[in-house]
Amino acid sequence: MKEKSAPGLNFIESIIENDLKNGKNDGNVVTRFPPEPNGYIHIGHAKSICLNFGIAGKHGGVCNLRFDDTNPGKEDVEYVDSIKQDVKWLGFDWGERLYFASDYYETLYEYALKLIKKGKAFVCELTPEQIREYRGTLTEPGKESPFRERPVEESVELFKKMKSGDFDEGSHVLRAKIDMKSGNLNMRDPVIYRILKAHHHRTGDKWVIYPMYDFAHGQSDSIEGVTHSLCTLEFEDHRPLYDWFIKELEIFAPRQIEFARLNLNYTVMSKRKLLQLVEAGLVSGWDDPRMPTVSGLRRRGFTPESIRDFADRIGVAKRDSTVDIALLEHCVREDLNKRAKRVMGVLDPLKVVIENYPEDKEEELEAINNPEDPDSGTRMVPFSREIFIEKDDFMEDPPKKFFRLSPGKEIRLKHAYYIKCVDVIKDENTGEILELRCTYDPKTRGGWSEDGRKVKGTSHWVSAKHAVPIGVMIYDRLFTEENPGSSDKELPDLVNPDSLNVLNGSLGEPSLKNAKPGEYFQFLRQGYFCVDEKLSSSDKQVFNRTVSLRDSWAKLGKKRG
RNA sequence: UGGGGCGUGGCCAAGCGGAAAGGCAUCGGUUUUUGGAGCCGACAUUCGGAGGUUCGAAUCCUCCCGCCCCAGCCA
Repeated sequence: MKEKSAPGLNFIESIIENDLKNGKNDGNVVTRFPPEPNGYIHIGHAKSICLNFGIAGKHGGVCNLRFDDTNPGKEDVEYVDSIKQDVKWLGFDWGERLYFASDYYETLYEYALKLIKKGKAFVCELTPEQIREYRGTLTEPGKESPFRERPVEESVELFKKMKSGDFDEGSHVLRAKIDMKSGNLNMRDPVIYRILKAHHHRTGDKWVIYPMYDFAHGQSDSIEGVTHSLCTLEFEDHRPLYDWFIKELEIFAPRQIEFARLNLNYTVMSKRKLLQLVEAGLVSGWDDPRMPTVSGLRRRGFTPESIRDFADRIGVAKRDSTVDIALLEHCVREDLNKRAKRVMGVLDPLKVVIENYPEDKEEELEAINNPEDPDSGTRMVPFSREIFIEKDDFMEDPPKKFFRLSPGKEIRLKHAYYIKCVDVIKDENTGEILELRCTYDPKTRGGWSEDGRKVKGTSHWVSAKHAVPIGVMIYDRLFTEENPGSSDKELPDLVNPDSLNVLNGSLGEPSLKNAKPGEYFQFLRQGYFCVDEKLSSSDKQVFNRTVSLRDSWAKLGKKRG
């Protein structure tokens, strides 16, 4: 059915507003985020989290956090812990409503019994292979199991024996009795309980039979009173099954609404592939800053605000789509521009000696912390005769439109003085530029000139004797192909060999010594950085580059070829 | 040859019978002690295609084309 919507609402909100208007659920809105604890969550999950918690919040409802833990073999507390941490970090609060499908095992078992007694489920002794054969194909109907019409009492007995551990794994399953000829394969007498003699991370060894996801998810929603069950497109043809269970069980009926999952270019979103990256050592772990996992993004320096903003901007719809990673980058830049403290760090240092600056003179220059934030104040930065500037900020033989330093040219040192390059010292053999000799104009202290003389370029710098060595990690997209998920190549061959560039010779202004994890920085003219807690040590801070600044000079270079 | 979905600019996405919002990207200009940020402007005569209904269609109807999902005792 088509629902009218107010502008600015996505189609799901429109449906909910309509339900509210029609007085459904007594005006309540209950949603839930239902991860399986079998891996770390990624930005695609973040979309779902923002959607579910966002909608509940917007309509005066609540959102539960429920773990759909129905497959003990693949699940682990490590994952439930990381997921809880990530949801919290994203800024959402499930209050007291932390649930697990395993909380409902007893109820689900009773539900199954009810179905059997109604003649709507039966214990089947076909082998897994036989069940597959009997299922039919996409174009041919399936065949009914020979056990389908066995007496209700027999199924009840058998199911109880399954539960008490009398049978081996794979020997018996409980199946719903629906329609082997349905065009929807989910309705062809689906398995709803199987024997799994596995240790469960929460129920231990109490159970040897476990409900299938399809027999747990919808009922869990129902038990929790979830009014709107939001899930991804691939569950669209499971909906008739869920509705069937709800109807036969005569329990509260949530409304399921499906939306398209998030795809991002130059990365992968499938848990299987992310796991493969981790296990093959292609990345350092789930929280490698190149990973699209929430933990990876956090370590990379993304803010929760920027991720929520991103989720807002990509919208919610049913069409398969791939969002440009540039949008995510735009969201962090916008957020960090307002809040990141500006500091100076020289990634690839080139020594500069200011010949007319007194040998032992030192001075402290005032530097503004963030021009975008008037409340951020200033700090003092030491200056002396020998400094380092960025190697890229000098060219001996510059092309047109190069506004930086070159022989005879004058630039401004941010917060400091104008300097002019008077000599270039090179290695006699290699020709490599070792050092620049410059002069400064004492009348330009602070970076202003009284005579109104203009300089085109401004460079960042650090004082040689005051600078602190820092480690810098420069990241680039993890994959070389825009859509690695649909490539024929193997994952290892798709990984961008330049996705990680470790810089060891970088120097930072002294204040960086006290940089703390969780602080956001902008290294002037370069990008946004944060302290990597894992890589930093007491004697050397290591910074991750979250994202570069937009760079119109680099863009010109690309145009030039 | 079954069932379920989806097709609006390079990428997302509004639109719900009165005549193409917005964001990102891109390209100009302006401003600037970050070639950053900001500001201003440009960017679909057209909505997968073809017919039809209508005074009027991206919106309704018909047919066609394309893409995605489903044959786990995974979720």
